[in-house]
Amino acid sequence: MNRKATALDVAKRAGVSRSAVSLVLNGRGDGNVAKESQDRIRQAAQELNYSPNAIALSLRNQRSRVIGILSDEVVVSPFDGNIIGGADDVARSRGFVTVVMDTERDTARDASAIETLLDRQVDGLMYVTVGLKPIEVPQGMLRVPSVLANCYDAHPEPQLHHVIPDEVTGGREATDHLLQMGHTDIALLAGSSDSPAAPLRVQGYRDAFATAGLNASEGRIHMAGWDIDAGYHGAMKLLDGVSPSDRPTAIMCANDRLAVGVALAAARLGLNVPTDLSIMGYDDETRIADTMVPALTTMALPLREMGRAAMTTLLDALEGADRAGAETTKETMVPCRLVVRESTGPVPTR
Amino acid sequence: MNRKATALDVAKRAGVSRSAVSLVLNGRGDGNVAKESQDRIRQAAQELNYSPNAIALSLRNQRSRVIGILSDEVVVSPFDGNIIGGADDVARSRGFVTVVMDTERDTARDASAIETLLDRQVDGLMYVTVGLKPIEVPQGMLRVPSVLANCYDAHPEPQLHHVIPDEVTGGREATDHLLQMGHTDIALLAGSSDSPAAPLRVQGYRDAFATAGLNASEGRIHMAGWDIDAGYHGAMKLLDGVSPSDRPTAIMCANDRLAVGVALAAARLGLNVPTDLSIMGYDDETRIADTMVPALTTMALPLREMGRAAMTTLLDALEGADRAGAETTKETMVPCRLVVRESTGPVPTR
DNA sequence: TTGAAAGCGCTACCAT
DNA sequence: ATGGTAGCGCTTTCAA
Repeated sequence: MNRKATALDVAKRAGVSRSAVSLVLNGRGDGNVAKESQDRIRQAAQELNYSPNAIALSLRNQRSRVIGILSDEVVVSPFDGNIIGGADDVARSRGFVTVVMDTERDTARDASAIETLLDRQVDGLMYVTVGLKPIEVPQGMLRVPSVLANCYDAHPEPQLHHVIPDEVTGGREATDHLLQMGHTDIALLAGSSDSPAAPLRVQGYRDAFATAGLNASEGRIHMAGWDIDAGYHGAMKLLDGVSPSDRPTAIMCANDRLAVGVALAAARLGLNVPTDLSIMGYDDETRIADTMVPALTTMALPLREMGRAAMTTLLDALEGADRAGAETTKETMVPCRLVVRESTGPVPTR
Repeated sequence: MNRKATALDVAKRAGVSRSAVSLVLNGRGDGNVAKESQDRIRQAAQELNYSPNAIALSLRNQRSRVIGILSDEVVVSPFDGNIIGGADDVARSRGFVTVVMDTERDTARDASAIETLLDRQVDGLMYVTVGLKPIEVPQGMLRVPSVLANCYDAHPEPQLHHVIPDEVTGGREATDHLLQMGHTDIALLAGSSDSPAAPLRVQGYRDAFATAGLNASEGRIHMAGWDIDAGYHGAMKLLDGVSPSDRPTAIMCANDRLAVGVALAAARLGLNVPTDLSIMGYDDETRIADTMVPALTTMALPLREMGRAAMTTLLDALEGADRAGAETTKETMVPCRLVVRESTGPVPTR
C-alpha cells in the first residue's frame, strides 16, 4: 500500500530531469536525450517498477484511452456477454481499455452512469443491451463519439451508429434449412412481440416460404414467449393428441430455451428428435444449444462479431476525427450463422 | 462535443473565486461564503450543468471513489452476474462507483488489468469468478484494499478476505429436503472434481445421510460433469432398463443444467416428475430453474448476497482504515437457500 | 468573507 | 542535449 514511483523518482534515480524521463519513456528520446542517459532512465524505471499515473495523464492530455461501456443488463443477465468480449478484444488490440457499468435495466440510471463515465474522461461510449431493442439515447452520449450495440435509436432521426444482427435473414435461413430437408409444415414458436427481434424473425420465416413458392400457414405462427415453459406448452398444444398427419414435422423456435421446452414435450410424448420431429433453435446459447440431447441445430447470434464491429466503428471515428465526415452509414447489420447439429433431420416419410 | 463547464466557469458566472465555488459545492459554504454568493454559485452551477471533473478530483485527492472489479469471465459467461450486481448495489449506496474488467479466463491478463485499474487510482479491488475456485492472487491486489468473491487465495497463508457460498451446508440441506420427503435412495450427479464446489456438495450429501442415521451409498455418487448432456446420460444410466425397485427415487444434481438433462431423460423414459422421480437442482439459475417443466426445486446460490457482502467488507476496510486491525476474520460464508418448486415430491409408494 | 497560491503527476514548450 | 516551467481542474491553506 506504499505509494507508487513517479516520474520524478525515476528522474532522481537516473540523475536527470523529469522531462528527460518523459521523453525517453514515450519513445521521443532519440535526438533529444543522450544515449547513455536513456539507458539509465530506462533502467531506473524498470527498477522502480514505474508506470505512469493514468489519472495525471488523462488530466494532462484530455484523453484517457478508455472506452466506457454501458450495459442495460448484459453483465448481470446470462445473455449476450460476448458482445462485450468482442468489443474488448478490439479495444485492447488498439491500445484502449474498456470499463463496464451495468444499470440492471434501470434506465433512470443511464444518465448518471454516463455522467460518471464522462467525468472520468472516457474517450468514447458504447451502449449495449441484452436482446435487440430500441432505446432512448441518453443525452450525454452525444458529447463523445458513441456507438450502439444490439440496440438502436428509437428516434426518427438517429444520431448514432448502431450494430445489430440481421434477424430477417437469420429467420429466413433457419427456415430454409428446414425447407431444404423437405419440411413444409413448420410451426414457429415466435417469442413475443415485446422484442423487435420476434417480428423480424417471423418476417424471415415468411420470406423463406415465399421464396420457395410455398404458403407459410399463418396459423402455425405462435407468439409464445421466450422461456422453457412457453416452449413446452406451445409444443404440447401443437403435438399432444394430434394425429401424426396433422402434426407439424418441424418446430422452429425463436430461441434455444423454447427449443429445450419443445424437446422436453417431444420426449414426454414419445416423439423422437429428429426422426419424428425436427427442432430448430435460435441464439446458439452457450452450454445450452451445444449440450442439449440431441444437440440443437440453431441460428447463432453473432455476438462477438457485433461487439467487434461496434468497437471498430467507434475507434475509427475516434482516431480518424481529422478526416471528417468519413462516416456516412449509420447501421451495421451482422449476419447470423446457421449451426447444424442433431436436432434437425429430413422430414419423416409417412 | 463541446467542453464541459469547469469550476472556473462557474466562478466567473457567479462573480466569485474558484475557491468559493469549491467550498459551496462541497457543503462547506456556511460560515465561509456569504449566503447570497452561495445562491449565485449554486445557480450558476445549475445553469452551466456543472459537475466536477472526476479526473482532476482523483489527482488532487489521491482517491477516486471507484472500485475496480476484476472478473475472470463473469461478464462474458452466462453465470454469476448477480455477484457483480450485488457488489454494485452496495457500492452505489455508499457513494462509490464500480468499473468492471473481464479477462475472459486469461489469467495472464490479470496483472495488466490490475495495473490499469491501479494506474487509474481505484480505491479498492474485487476479484470475482464464475464458480467457486482457488486463485493465485495477483500481486497488485495487495497494493490497495481488496477482496475476493466466489474465489479464495490458493496459498497457505491467505492475505485477502474472501466471500464464498457455504456449499457443504447447501449440499446437506438439499439432501435433507429429499430425506424429509421419505427418499432414501438418492443418486447424486456431482459435477466434476475440477471445481472445489463438487466435493463440498458431496460432503454435505454425506453429512445429511450421517445425521439421519442412514448410510449414503457411495455407489450412488457419480462425477458427471456440469452440462445437460452429462445429466441426461447420467440419468439414463441410473434409470434406463432398471427395474423400478432398483431405481433411485430421487436424483440430486450439482447444478440446474444437469437437472434439465435428468428431466429430459425421465421424460423419454415415461417417468413422471415428481411422482415417479424427484429431481433436485442446484444454483437456481435464472430462467432455467424457474421456467423448467416442472419448475425445479433447487438450492439457490446466494450470488447477490455474496456480492453485497464482499463489497461491504471492502468498503468497511476502506473507510475504517483509521480504526485499524478491526478486520480479523478472513472468510465470509454465505448460506445457500432452498427453493422448493415442483420437481420434488414424496417418495413413491411401491 | 474572499481571493491568491500551491500542488496532485504528467507532458510540451521554452530557454539554456 | 538538458532542465525549468506552465498548466490540465480541482481543493485546501493562508493572507488580506
